[in-house]
Amino acid sequence: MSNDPLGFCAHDHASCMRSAMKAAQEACAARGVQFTKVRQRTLEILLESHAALGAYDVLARLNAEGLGSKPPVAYRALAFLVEQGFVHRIERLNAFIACARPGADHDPAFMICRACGTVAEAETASVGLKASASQSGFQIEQTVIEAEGLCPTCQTGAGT
Amino acid sequence: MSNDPLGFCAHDHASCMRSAMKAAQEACAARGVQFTKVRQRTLEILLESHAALGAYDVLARLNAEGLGSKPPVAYRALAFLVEQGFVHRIERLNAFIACARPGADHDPAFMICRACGTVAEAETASVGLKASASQSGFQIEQTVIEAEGLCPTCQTGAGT
DNA sequence: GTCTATCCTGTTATGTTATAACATACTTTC
DNA sequence: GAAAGTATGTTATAACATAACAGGATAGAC
Repeated sequence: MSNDPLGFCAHDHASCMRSAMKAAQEACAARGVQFTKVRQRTLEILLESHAALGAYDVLARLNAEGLGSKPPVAYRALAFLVEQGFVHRIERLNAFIACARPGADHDPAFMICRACGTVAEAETASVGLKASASQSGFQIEQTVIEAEGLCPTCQTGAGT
Repeated sequence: MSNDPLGFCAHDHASCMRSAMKAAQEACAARGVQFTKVRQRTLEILLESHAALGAYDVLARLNAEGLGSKPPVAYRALAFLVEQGFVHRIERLNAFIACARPGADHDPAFMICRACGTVAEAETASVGLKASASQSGFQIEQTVIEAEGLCPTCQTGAGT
């Protein structure tokens, strides 16, 4: 069960959020980095859905709460959260999503529903990439694995 | 040999370009689509290196040759070439690269050297993605597989 | 060969995503 | 409470991308 991609599955989202915030809180304390108001709120905003949000969407939310109105505020908070592994950037969408498994160091893979925008995170079932790479002597530092398509719900005709 | 990623390997680049142009030419004829001057030149520009070029880089080159100076000209040509499978978009870089194996319908994977910018194309050694996806009922339409790191040359300290 | 439909290109204008650079404020340490 | 380091606020602009419409080339019908 622990390896199911979240996002396409019903789950207790409130507890999902709470535990993610707690994990982030503790990780920051352990690492001696500041989990400031803007950073907390940015993470909460992303945790509220399993969809990816653009930096400017996040910024609009922050701004509505008086937490910053200029792009660098959002980009800095997002960069921090990505650095700490609490958030992933979805290259395909130029957008950000809360990590479904914070704490675990991992190479995530994403499934992006083009109809409803839901993004599910899975483990990189580590790709033949590694093999191809080492074969040619390439030293991988970071991977981007994103699949776009239709989630189970949207396949049934619910997708517009 | 035919499965080695190009880009990190020495090869006869002139013949590499010529055969790619010929393949594109023929594919367009076969499909009844027009391989116009702008499209040809755009593909040639991308074929000149195994690095990815931004749309505005391509545009600058086109403009220098009097082939169009406004963004839509470049974006349209690039969109056409991507549609026809002659060019791939590298999401990580917001940039474009000529396909190393035009003609073959494929899910490419890329290795991006962060030092020298060279991008090598490999086959998607078709990923555990497919497995994860079908397990959760997700229907994949398109994949983005990009690894960033250091190419063999740049690992040896040659990379600036 | 010329008409017509289609496709391609040119251009204006604007939208979206992202960062450099500098000023100010907070927090931690001593 | 002063110094050092870290975070935020703000201005300005860079980089990437597309909508919408006008004009020109091309290809197929006749």
